[in-house]
Amino acid sequence: MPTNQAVFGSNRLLNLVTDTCRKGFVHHCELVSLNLGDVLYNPGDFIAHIYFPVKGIISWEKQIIGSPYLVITLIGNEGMLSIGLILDVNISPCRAVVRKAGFALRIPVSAFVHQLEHNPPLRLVLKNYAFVAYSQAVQAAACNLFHQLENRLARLLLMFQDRAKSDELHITQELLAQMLGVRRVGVTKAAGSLQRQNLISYSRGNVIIHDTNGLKALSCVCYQSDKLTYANILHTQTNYIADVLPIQLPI
Amino acid sequence: MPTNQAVFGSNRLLNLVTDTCRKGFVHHCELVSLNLGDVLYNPGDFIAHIYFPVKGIISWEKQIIGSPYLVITLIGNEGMLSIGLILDVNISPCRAVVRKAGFALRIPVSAFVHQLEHNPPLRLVLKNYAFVAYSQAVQAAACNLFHQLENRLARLLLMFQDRAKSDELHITQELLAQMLGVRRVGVTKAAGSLQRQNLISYSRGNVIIHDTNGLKALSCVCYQSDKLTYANILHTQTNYIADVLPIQLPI
DNA sequence: CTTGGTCTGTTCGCTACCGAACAAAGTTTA
DNA sequence: TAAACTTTGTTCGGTAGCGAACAGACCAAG
Repeated sequence: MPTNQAVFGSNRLLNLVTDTCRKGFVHHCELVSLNLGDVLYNPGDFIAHIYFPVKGIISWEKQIIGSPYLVITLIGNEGMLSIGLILDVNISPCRAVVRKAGFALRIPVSAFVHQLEHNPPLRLVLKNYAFVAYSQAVQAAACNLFHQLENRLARLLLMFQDRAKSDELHITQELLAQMLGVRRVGVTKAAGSLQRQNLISYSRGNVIIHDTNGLKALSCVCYQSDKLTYANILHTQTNYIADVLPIQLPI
Repeated sequence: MPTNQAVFGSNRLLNLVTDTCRKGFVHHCELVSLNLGDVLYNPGDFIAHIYFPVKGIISWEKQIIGSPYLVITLIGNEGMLSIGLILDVNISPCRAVVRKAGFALRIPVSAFVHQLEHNPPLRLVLKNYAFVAYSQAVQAAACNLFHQLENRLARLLLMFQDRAKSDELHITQELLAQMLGVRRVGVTKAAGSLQRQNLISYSRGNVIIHDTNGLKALSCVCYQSDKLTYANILHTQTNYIADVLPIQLPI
């Protein structure tokens, strides 16, 4: 397990504020490991801790009665969870499950709320991130209605790739099906199609992405759209902060 | 056109704060009419005004490239739009179209931001409302994937009924189809089914709801779910405010 | 090596919705 | 009254994904 110091600056949201701001915040955080399958929140849970992943992937899943869970988004070190507290609500609307092991900076709600109040640059970043999360939920609503499984699968794989920072994903078709809200058979067909197009290959829970650009071309526009939203909103923000507090920009 | 005074207290969100808080806020508002078909925002627009409907219905619609617009939610006097500014983002992610004429209290962004900063009880309510909007977008994402047209139509009609405060809705099947993101033929079939079950009747753009409870039974759980979310989050909130600032609760 | 478990492939009939096209009924305008 | 338009009804073939069931391939443990 790395130290707080070692992961300092490994979460892209926290990176958007000055070293000083970030230092004050991270001081209240504890570094915890994210183990595959860990459930960080269940729907309706009162939230005790806020997580800023530095490595690993968490899926953010909605369940409606009578239907299986469905992934709304994946969260890696570009994000945090959950946004509720930013809006003064300490109930989780979704389930959060670790889908790739890693680490996260974890802060208790009380300290988080205090930081929100006394750390304006961080508050700004997090509010903006909450907006991004909202936009992506709206995007998902339309995507789920209009786009076909093969394209949605391509999108999901790309989202995994981005957050895993690797072309090799450890994930079965069964799990992909659950996340996409479809049957495993559907994923077998779609994944078979992707493989025949030489975009990916897979066997027994190991997916290898061979042609990222090909996947992008096949994925629905929602993939690029979500990335653009993130970049636009949080980059604009970075510039804004730069005006107020002269900081060196992160990578 | 009624006066500011006459509609004072006609928006349920503004009603959640004390008379004093509300008065200070409404003082900066202008009462504007919402005419059928008016487009208040287009996606990507910079936001100049924030709206608090007191009468009428606005649809909040997402478009993704290559697909038609799709309604994410309807907004009446229980809500406001858009939530972006609450998160310090003044870009609209969606289109907002007046679907039933009425009135709204409109406030310029500058005044709104100032109020947010200096009116903590209102800020709290609006942040909570933003959370509700987020939860409902997440709900819509799952609903659009899992639920069938007939159930989604029933839900949409109930949402109209609630906000119109009337059993008679002026809306064609063509428009319903656009809002649901399906073909008009699909709505004809679904609406025909509802009519055969004596839940509604309609002719040439006039829908009459005969059996609200029947519609509720047929609508997907998302209808009740959304209402519960709204009630829980904003009611909890009301109590919370009551602890801080002793106020008389609204209806 | 065998057994049992996990993962992937395939098939069957079925349903919801699609796109396109046209018909019929009601409403407004001339 | 006739013509133009809007709204609703119906039909056609096609497709994406459903539920259920089973077969084969691969892996790990005994």
